[in-house]
Amino acid sequence: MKLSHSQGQLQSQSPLISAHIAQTMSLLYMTSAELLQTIDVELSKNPALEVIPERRCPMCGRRLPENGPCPVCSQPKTMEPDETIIFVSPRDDFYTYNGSAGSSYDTDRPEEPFSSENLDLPTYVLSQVAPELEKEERPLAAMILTNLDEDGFLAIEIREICRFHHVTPEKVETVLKKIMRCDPLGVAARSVQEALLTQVEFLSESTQVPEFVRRAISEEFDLLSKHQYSELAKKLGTSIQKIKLVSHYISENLNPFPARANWGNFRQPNGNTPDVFHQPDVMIYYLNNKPGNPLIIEIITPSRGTLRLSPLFKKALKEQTGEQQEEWKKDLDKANLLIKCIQQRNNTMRQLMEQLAAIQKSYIIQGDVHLQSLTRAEIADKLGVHESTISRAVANKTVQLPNKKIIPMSTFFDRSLAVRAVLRSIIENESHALNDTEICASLEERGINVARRTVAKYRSMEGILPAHLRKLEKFATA
DNA sequence: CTATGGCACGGATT
DNA sequence: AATCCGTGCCATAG
Repeated sequence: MKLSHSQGQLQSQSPLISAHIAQTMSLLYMTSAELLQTIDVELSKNPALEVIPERRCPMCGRRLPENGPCPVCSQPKTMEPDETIIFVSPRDDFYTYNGSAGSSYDTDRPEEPFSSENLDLPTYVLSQVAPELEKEERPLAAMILTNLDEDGFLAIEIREICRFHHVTPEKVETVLKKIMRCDPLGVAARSVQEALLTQVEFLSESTQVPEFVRRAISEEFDLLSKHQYSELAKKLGTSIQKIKLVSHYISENLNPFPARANWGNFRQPNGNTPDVFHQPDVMIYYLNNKPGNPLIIEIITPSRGTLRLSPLFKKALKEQTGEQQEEWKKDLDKANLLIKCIQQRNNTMRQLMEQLAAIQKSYIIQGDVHLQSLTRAEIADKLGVHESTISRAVANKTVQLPNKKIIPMSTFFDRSLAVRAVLRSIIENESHALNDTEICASLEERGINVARRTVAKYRSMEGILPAHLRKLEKFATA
């Protein structure tokens, strides 16, 4: 969609350069998943573009970049542990996880993000529910789990399961409920809405969920997904500010697409829920997944192989004449432009990640508390690009950290994350329920100066109850 | 009276 | 120019 917009400009008003800029900007703004779509569309209607099949590294099975050797295996053996390998990695397999039973990732790619448990999704889930299932429920569970789509949603109707196994819908629902409470929380839900609700349900058992979250999802999901906060506030009879908190909470703690995120992390005992998002645009992990090894940063550029101008098309172009040639020439230019723009996008993303990795390395390795304060403008300055370039490059993108959490890239610029992390630890270790003023003082001892009012805000962001309520909750039985 | 949440303002950031 | 964020002031609940 976005692309056709800039194409319009290309044809009419174009000095090529302005089209180039327009398209570069819009590409930069896209997430990897969106870019993949765009490329597919373009491939299907532009004969000048072609894909040459992927090449894989014989050592590690990783897809190779356009030219040159494998960015990981070709590194000298004597790398210092604090070095970082950073490269643009063309791949699309990552986005087409097939959840049906028996399928698995290529076995020659040991570092697949999802295979950390060496299980595929259905097996992984089944291993969790199995103990809770009655004998006659098992075939139902099996059928459900083998019919998940790539996002982890149930891809068949309940009645089909009923018909197949000759059972009542209630039976199926029961099993489904059990499954949805398994680790990618909300897996096998029938909609985003149902998945989110399941997660809220689960979280509210162990942690405090801000009010209106549940109602916003169950009653006004339309408005919520369209980010129509003012409207939403009106309908629920509350303020916009509250709704903002709600939306913040949802994006921080819930995951609309169960199967896309990291499994294995969601259930943590003390309500310390990791942020969960969908497919990452950048992956960061240790070489061979061994902590302490150099970091590897893969910037995912989606493609089903390497994109290039078709030599056959070029040849054919020369033999054409007149109008037809004009027509084809346009296609060729367009294709050429797209390729250039993608390269530029990759280049920008690489530079950006280089900076981020350098500055936020301790955050990446050691977690929230070590996040350095940083603004997009600073990065822009270092790279000598306009700040809006960085904004676009960061917007809507996600990064997978070595601990398998997937976070929005904007987290690298979050001014309050580190403080909130300290606040959390203060409250975890408190010996009596500290009120906001005391928390404020405690933070000050650690060299953090924030207003009492701000403490209250952070607290509610973290879904932590106020002191007088915590007193009851935490210390009641003691 | 104290602790907390709502609202609104201003400065920083995008 | 629009948005986000921290903060101060005030109302209110306990």
